[in-house]
Amino acid sequence: MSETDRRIAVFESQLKGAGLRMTQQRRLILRVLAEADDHPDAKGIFTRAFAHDPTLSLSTVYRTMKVLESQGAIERHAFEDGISRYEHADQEHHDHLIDVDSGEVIEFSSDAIEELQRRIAAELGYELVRHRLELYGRKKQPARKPARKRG
Amino acid sequence: MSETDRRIAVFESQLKGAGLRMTQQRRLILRVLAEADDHPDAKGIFTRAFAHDPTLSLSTVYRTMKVLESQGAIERHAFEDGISRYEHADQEHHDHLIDVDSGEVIEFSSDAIEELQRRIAAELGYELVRHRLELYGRKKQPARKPARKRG
DNA sequence: GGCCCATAAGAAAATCATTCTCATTTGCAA
DNA sequence: TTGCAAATGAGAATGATTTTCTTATGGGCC
Ligand SMILES: [Mn+2]
Ligand SMILES: [Mn+2]
Ligand SMILES: [Zn+2]
Ligand SMILES: [Zn+2]
Repeated sequence: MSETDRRIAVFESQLKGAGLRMTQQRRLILRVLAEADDHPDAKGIFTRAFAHDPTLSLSTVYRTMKVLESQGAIERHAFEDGISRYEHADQEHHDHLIDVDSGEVIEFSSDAIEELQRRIAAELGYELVRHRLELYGRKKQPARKPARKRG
Repeated sequence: MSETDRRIAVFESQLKGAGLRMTQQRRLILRVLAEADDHPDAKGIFTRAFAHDPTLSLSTVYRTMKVLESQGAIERHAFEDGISRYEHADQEHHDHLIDVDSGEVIEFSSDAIEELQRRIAAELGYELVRHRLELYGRKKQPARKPARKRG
């Protein structure tokens, strides 16, 4: 069973467990999400799904994302442009670094920073419920010997 | 000279330095921003300013915020609801903790977490350009002796 | 396999923050 | 003062997302 199939099975059981129907559209969207290894927005998911079923509507994508989010099956992120982007929640918690030049999204996780956030909240008298951490960076050039001037 | 007046003077010199005009509307909006000790959105700024000049338009608030942001005079944040909120940049860098029950915004700063973010980016081969860090938390009840059951 | 009907889908209108357009006003340098 | 580029006010436009309304359908039950 492929990773994609396993994710779809998880999605389906989450829906079933909540007493929700497994429609053709949901099945298709689940497949798109399970196959995604990036952070597509609603339009991106719609485009990928529409290729398989040209009767699908964008409303259904939005509705399905809302259902899946409330089931905890996916995570929604809004980076700097404010547009909602989605990824399946079938993975350990991580945060994101966005390449400011290319827009590429790189995932990372750090126990140290997770712990530090909890501690900061605690010092302020709060229990940390969730957080948003996004790093925006520029690729470093690998250090190298300065080239000799030519000519 | 009050802190408010000093902030206004800074704002004005920033505008003048960029060759921009000091209009009545901008003067008013600068005052509202200088006096603010919270994180108002455009409508909030408009409401406060409108009380002093009922000819002001919301478009002008948005335009002015864009100008001020490009001058580095204010900072713009978009917390979970995606609405842009503003604060004057006349203060040291800090991040925010949002009380999930009351919506209250608490400012904090931590050299440790700033450094850790730089290090994480560096380990990924990136130079940190900026970041977004928001903690969402719930007020802790102060630990207390369990009350004896009454009656 | 059909039946029923609450749930879900499609299409299009509505919403809401923000930006843009354009006619009119105004800051400010000369 | 004058001239004019820059700025404003009012309202239209935009774009992501949600809602409305009518029609379609998943899936438990016979
Ligand atoms: Mn991710
Ligand atoms: Mn702040
Ligand atoms: Zn994290
Ligand atoms: Zn910070």
